[in-house]
Amino acid sequence: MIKSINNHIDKFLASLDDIDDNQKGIIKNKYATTVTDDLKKGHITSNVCMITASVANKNPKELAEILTKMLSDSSEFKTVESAGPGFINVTLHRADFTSVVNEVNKNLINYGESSIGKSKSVQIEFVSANPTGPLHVGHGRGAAYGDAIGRILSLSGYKVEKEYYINDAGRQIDILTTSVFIKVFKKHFTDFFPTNAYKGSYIEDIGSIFIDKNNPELSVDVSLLKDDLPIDEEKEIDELILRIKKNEPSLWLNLKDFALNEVLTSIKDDLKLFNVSFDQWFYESSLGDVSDKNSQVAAAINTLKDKELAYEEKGAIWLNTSSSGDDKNRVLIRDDGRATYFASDVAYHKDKVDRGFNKLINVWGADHHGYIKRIEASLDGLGFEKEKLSVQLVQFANLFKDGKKVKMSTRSGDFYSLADLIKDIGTDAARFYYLSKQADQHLDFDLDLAKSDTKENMFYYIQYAHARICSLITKYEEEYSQLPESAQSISNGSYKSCDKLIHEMSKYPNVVARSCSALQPHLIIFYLKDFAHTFHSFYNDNHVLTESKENIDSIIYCLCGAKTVISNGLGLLGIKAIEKM
RNA sequence: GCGCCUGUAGCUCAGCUGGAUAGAGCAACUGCCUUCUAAGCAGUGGGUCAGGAGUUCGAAUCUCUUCAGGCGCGCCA
Repeated sequence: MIKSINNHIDKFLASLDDIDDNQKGIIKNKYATTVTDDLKKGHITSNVCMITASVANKNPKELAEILTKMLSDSSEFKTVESAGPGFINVTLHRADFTSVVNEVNKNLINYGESSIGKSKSVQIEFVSANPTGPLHVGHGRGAAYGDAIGRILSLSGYKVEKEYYINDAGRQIDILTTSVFIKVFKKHFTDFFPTNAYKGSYIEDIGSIFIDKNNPELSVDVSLLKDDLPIDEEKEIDELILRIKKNEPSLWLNLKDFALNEVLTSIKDDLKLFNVSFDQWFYESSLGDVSDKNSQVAAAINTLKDKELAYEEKGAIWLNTSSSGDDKNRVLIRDDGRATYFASDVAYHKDKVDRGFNKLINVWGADHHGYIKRIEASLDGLGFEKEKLSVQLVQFANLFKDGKKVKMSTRSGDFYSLADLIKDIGTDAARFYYLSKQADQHLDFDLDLAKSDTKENMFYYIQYAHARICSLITKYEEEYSQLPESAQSISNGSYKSCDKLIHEMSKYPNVVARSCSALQPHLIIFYLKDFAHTFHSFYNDNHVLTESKENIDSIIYCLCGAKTVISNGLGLLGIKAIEKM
């Protein structure tokens, strides 16, 4: 029906001959015809007259009068009124208003879908945590967010590819390997453990499994490895890495692959538990080494050099990023010939664009925001439209348990992992609360609340509505065996208690669309909260199963739709609606 | 110092590309269970939308500025 009203609005705009086509284009882009926030204002509302007034410097109320008359004359709608500063409020004929119930019941899991994505391909890169240890709760928010926007974009007509970038090439992996190496040979190393090595218990676990499978032995004296290391923490670990690589080359490679694989497996397991899936796992190492002229890293840097954006200074290769607004230029290749993380990332983004995506979304921790300019500059330099890239920042979440802040990590290497969180409150509650606030803002995540059974716990409040509906439907099925296929007394207007619920239902597609264009899943959460409230209120005021058979049929048919809306909404967040509480 | 984010009820937060009397939960107070799940519903009180200026028919929303808080500014990843 919104489409029909917009058709009339098109004619209305066409009839205004003192406004030029350019202005009309602006108006068409800006105005909105939507479901009203409240039934008191009718069913559908449009602000087109106010937009027209501001663009063309006219009187909104006068325009509203004209449009009201046009819409009224069509007799397509029950009533049309101009209201407030110039809104057009349309009340639909009963059958049109209630038709959304049929629509929901017909489309089921597809209710809410749209084609705003126009089948464009979009790649979402998220989590991409260094494979040096298990995922912790800091990664959870990005995981929930990236996965949710993937689902929302898919439903909105985008072709979505979700990717995890594995930093398996840098120093961090060397430190991981070294840490495990020491644990494997802990008898030889006795108490020795470098300050900057990883200390979590998972390191020891990986070491134990490696011993079981390989029963390795050192071919050199351990003192050759650990004696006379530099005192500086950073230099100490770097020197140790070098010595192990040199003295135990095959063991090193073997152990490195093993450790990386173990950690990645644990990451994948956790993500699976968290109901997050990826289409691609991209290995940084596949970009090759800068020393190899045929590698992608070298190719990307050469391209930048050819364009005179990359240059040599103080023995290093720099990228001119400041010309694109960065604070200073950045190093691509260090003076010792090793590539920086940034160089790999430039090559990685070149690869992404070469794969032909229409749109790239990077989900990054908010602490990386200083990095955006840099990567944009490199895309610019490689001749790509930086508008294709959208970086979504995810702020840290502070977790509170027993009223106290949960420490993310400690020196000892112990931390509250994503797996711990899932064990504590479950995947669904965790995802829900991660997504309950705009991603780029600080989130205080109260674990006690997430487990509590009060109304304050929005998650259970919504689930409870779904469970109540399921319970009614089950009871109906026990009595009548077959679910109703229409809502007679609702569509003919003899039963109106569901009207508010129907009105809420009709808002859903627009919520999904907004959530899609803003990349904000939390909009769905707040919608569901309102929707659940509308249902609970209805449930209290109406005793469904003692109504007349005709009314019961209608209500149940309508509630099947309500159930679909809740489970679809939660589904977009990667959360399963529960049928019984 | 520079850059980004935030400031809405006592608390935690919504507020859709500027729009109709600024909303919800918690907390406080008052009602509602012999019938479908009370993890629920209905109601009352509570606001200088951090302060100031501007843009306009119209600002919590946009611009500027002040104040307060958070984060980022490596040849780390």
